[in-house]
Amino acid sequence: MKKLKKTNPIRVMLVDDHPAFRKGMAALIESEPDLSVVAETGDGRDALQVYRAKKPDVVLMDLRLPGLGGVEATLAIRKEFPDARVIVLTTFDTDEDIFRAIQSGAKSYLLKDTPDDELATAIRGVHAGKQILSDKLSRRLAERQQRPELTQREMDVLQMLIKGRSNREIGTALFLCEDTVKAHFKTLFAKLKVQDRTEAAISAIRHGIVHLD
Amino acid sequence: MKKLKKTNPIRVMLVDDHPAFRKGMAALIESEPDLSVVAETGDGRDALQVYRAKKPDVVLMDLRLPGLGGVEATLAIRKEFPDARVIVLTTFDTDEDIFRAIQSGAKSYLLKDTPDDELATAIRGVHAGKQILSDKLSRRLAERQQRPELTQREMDVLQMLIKGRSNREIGTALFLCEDTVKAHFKTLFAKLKVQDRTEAAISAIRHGIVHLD
DNA sequence: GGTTGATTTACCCGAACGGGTAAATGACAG
DNA sequence: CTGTCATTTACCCGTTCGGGTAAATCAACC
Repeated sequence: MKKLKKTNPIRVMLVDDHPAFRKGMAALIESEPDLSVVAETGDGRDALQVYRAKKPDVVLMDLRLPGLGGVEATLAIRKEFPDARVIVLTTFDTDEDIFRAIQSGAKSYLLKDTPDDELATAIRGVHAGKQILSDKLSRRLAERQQRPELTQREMDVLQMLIKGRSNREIGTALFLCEDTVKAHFKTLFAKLKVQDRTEAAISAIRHGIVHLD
Repeated sequence: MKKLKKTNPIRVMLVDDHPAFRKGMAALIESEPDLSVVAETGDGRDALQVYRAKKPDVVLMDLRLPGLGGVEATLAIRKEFPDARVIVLTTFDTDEDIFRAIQSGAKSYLLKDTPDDELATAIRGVHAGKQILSDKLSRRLAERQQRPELTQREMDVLQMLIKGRSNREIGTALFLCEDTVKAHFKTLFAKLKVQDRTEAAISAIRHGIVHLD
């Protein structure tokens, strides 16, 4: 691959809401002879149109975007272009973020402080059709997979818990009796392997099951 | 200020562990005729030495750094150079981060997605000796100021709470009887304006009083 | 020397919580 | 049609928690 000079550079698209980051990343990519930036956008809503117009080989996608989140933007692109190769490149790394990104079809998930050479390697690998995940992330994905699925109702009570509501209040809010709420918490505690509601709240926040925003 | 072409550019130093970001930021700064990047480092431990060597007019400092955090690096620089003008430029913005940054002597606190022109304005303003804080941040700082001070013991029990410990367990861990722990929680609940331990935990996390890491 | 505030412990009481057990309903898959 | 699973409600019981009240110690500040 390194023998090819300018024969057929890999055409990269950047989606990140931070201009300075895009500029720096573009410079890094252009410094590789076989990589080239052909498109940029800072808005998730524009990502699909830009993709349509430029048909890049690889997309570098941030997760936190104005308009449309990176996951949604990735889904939109891959719905129309199932072969699209998207690398998620972000600062955050809750289990849930990683999981949703990979679910949405991203081929790789890198943190923004990834060394330049690793990034270039990832771009080349993804372009070649590989799925590039660090050992650490693979491990966490595996953990996340084996994390027991929570039912809708369990998610509901968890959300209310994060708002600091009592069992009674949760019942009122969800049109349930208190006993039902307690029943859901019982299964929830077992699934999360915790003893009480406070641990459950912390565990849920830590694992990105719920968001504080 | 804009009339001066290259007479006396403001000499800027970048401290950020992400090369791509440094590169992009450097390009942005150099695109302003009256601004110039004279130093860069990605490690908080090197920041002071680099500062000593280059004596920049303004430092752009990230908070999350390997080696030494941005706050500590800022403190170190300002201990030796009390007139150092530091702008904290970061992705995160918990109340506690902002507060500690300003306490450490930073003249401004900007998020990395701040528009380019605002950033340039901030650099010029800070160089001129001003303290540049957005309305939003000023408001949050004010809120943080009026937030009741927590005592050491209250911080201790809060830390244990985040670990999911019961009153009894906290007592054992801190060599206190359960009643004492309860007493601390009572004042803690009052100060945080919450009803129970779960709310307290969430509030503490949300306000950055404690960290999950 | 008095006052203020942090820290510690104690007791009581009612409310909330966690665990065990049981059972009915409805949906969906095999 | 039958088994599985989500969802709902119920009751009991012991523990934990939150609130009220009180008080002793100690350090710091005036």
